[in-house]
Amino acid sequence: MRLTTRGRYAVTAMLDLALHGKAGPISLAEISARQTISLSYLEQLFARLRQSGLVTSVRGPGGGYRLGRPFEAISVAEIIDSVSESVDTTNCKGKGDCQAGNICLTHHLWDNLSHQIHGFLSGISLADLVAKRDVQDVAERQVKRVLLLDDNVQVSSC
Amino acid sequence: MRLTTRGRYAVTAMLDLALHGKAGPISLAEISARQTISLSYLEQLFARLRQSGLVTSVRGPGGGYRLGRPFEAISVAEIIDSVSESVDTTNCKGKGDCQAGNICLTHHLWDNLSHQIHGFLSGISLADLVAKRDVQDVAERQVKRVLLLDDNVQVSSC
DNA sequence: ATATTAATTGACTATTTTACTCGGGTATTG
DNA sequence: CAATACCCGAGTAAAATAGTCAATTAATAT
Repeated sequence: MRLTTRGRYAVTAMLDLALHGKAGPISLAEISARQTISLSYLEQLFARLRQSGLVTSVRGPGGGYRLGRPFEAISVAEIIDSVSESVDTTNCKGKGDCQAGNICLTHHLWDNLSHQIHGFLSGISLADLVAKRDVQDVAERQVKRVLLLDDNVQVSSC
Repeated sequence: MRLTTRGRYAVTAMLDLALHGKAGPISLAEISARQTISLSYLEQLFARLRQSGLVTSVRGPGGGYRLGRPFEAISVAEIIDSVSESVDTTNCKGKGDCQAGNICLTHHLWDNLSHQIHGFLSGISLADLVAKRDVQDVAERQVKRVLLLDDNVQVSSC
């Protein structure tokens, strides 16, 4: 999971779609104008989003993009994952043959951390973002799903 | 808040420090060898970490780096923030003069999301990462501090 | 039918960031 | 004083980002 401006653009564009696309499909030109994101750049992003099924396309005049699912069912994590490459966080390229046959902890560590963030963003949907209500007062439960580490804690060079 | 390999390197190095630095200061050469991170690159990262007070340095033979605080008091968020630039997520460069005097929502949106992630990673300390115990079974409360959005929801081009 | 709209595809490019290297310092210990 | 190890700045190859440009295809409206 990566967290860059690329993902931010995608989330912003998808939110625009969620807000304005109730009636019919909306074109990238509209989104481009509203969000001041380059049209060609949007095209690249939406190519990915379409492949992931997060949006569907309608060609021709009056066409554009539609959300592929109800906006409660689209998470921020999915959007970000869709437009950004997944990185290989291991040095041993997933082989786990780094230190005397033991798979390295370094990898597990970040992998777990990454999963935490991913799980967190999976819990936030487009619907949540659209929701008007100020839920600041709502009881906010602080997360702390503690990371699962191996018993044999030892940071090895993977 | 950015999430790249740069931050991963920093967290890994700090974890190494937390694990092996109980007795005395440990040198970057040691960390470099254990984690297979380039020495010069570590120097750059630790320059930042030192400026942030996350580590203290001891010069001369037998010297190296020490954690600046007890490891329960050092969060993953701090480490990542320390080594990565903070990005300006606004198009209007923080002026908020984008749409008829109204500050744009696009900015607020990502800003809030970013705060969520930040708050989440602030809750994870080096001590948590070091902890051996498999706490998988511990009741894991799923987070959902819903985002605080303005009443006037409208994605403007900021 | 034809013109227009708008998605679709691919190739190409400038800028920035990442992940380093290299070379010289400076402080501290034995 | 010599070895160690932090400190600092400049430079650099490769990758990712954030685009541009041009051409094609499909659907709709006239």
